[in-house]
Amino acid sequence: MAKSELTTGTQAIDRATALLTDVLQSNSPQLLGSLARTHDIPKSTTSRILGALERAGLVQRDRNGAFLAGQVLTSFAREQNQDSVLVARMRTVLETLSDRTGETSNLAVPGNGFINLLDQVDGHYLLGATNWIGKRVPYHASALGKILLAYSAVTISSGRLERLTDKTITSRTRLLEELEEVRRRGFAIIENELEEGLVAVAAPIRELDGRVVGAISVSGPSTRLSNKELVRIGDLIISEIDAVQINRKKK
Amino acid sequence: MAKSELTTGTQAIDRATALLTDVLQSNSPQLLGSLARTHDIPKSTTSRILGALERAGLVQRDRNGAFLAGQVLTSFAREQNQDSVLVARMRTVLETLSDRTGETSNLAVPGNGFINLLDQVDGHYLLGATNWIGKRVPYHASALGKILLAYSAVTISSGRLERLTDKTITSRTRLLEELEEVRRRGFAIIENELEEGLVAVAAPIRELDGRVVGAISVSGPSTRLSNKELVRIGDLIISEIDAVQINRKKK
DNA sequence: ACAGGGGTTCCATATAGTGAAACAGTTTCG
DNA sequence: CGAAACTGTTTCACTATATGGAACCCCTGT
Repeated sequence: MAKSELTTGTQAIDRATALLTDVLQSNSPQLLGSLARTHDIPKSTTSRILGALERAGLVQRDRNGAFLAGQVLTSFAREQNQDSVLVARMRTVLETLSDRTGETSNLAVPGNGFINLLDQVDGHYLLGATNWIGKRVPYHASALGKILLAYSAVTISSGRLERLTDKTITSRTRLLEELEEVRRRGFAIIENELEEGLVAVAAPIRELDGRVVGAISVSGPSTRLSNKELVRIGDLIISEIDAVQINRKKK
Repeated sequence: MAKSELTTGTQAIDRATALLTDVLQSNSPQLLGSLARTHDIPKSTTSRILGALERAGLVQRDRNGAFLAGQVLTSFAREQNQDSVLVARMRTVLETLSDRTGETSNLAVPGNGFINLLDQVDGHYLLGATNWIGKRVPYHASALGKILLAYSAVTISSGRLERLTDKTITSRTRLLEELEEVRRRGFAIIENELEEGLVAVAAPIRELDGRVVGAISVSGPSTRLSNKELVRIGDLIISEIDAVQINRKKK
């Protein structure tokens, strides 16, 4: 039309996607007329496009006729973030890690004030981490939590940093330094910060776009896991997570 | 073309939405060729359409060039399910309920083995529920939990039903009957099943498509809340939730 | 070097999308 | 009330726009 610069060959689809994106990104339902106006598309055309999107279940109308995300997208959203998807995807990683190290491995995601432990695979040692699932583990004193903090999956809580052992990091500036170190290394380590004698190492789980959505850790007694050992395991966790990412390398 | 029956006037968009839906609903990334084949669209056209969707950020490619949900949709998914959205949307309901009843009201969503309490507004009585947020409340012994079970927001755990008081429902068949009753009434009640002297009533929060995603409860001491009173409050919760749903009634 | 697999670009063609205008409901307000 | 001012939908003549076969450009494996 008037403003065409380079022929895209997809005017209709471009308009449809623009409308759809708008509907998804605004938090309040959008009226057809308003959409038509902001996108500079005639009402008739807008009506036809939105009708098609509605038929496809990508948008739906509320009682006022205003548009919001449709069935297909809300159930997609549900699936996506359901923790079970992450658990399923990472199960083999936990199993491999526990198998290779003999220690307990855990999967966690951001939770409300505390990390949310979703899954655990125990190692073969008799002395090891007990069942953590459901436990209220604070961010600043766990390897998993440090990962989630370091990569901004959560923001540091405003309250006081609770002291759990005499090694626990309770100074905010000290914690920020530690997080910087975590980002530099790519994994996080705790030694006696959560509980005397307990050490752990954790690495991030990333989405395709780089966003960190969770973390995986291996933990055990300090008598078995030296710092050197933890570093080695840190790299192992990273490579194991990478191995199951959606996109495989060449060969 | 050949098979046209009724002229829709949106061939391009229909094709685009079909491809998009397919990409979203399959769990493994889809290759262009495969999509072209299953949808019976020439490769060239498929390429153009997917290119447009990619430009819009609705799909993206992994290292192999296979298509999966794009930026726009994953961040939409993220926003959608973030508990904070639900908390924000329901805050006024909790406030109204606590104001009208004088009792404590709570918001919960499904959690791992236990209900996940997200928000709480206290009533004006001195004797009342303490802070529940973070507490590990089981499904079968709470009003909130019964709602989540009754409307299949979670499935009944496989383990034993823990006895918390002598009123707690510990028989599976008895629980199923109770859930049937909950669905019939539209709200759930507990009386002394979680803790002696504690009673509560809860109702479901639904998405536009009817799916139950959470529940809201009002709870207090049995000495103040008769069964009759609980029923009245049950209806109140339902109407208050309804009042803030995205789609307002006419006037 | 080549066969076979991905995907993209070209371009003549006519189909499919377009939008002004007319139509059909609501709500508002004088 | 009835007219005015909103909504959104339907129609239809027109041509701009999407179409798809063929050519083309990677790769990777043999």
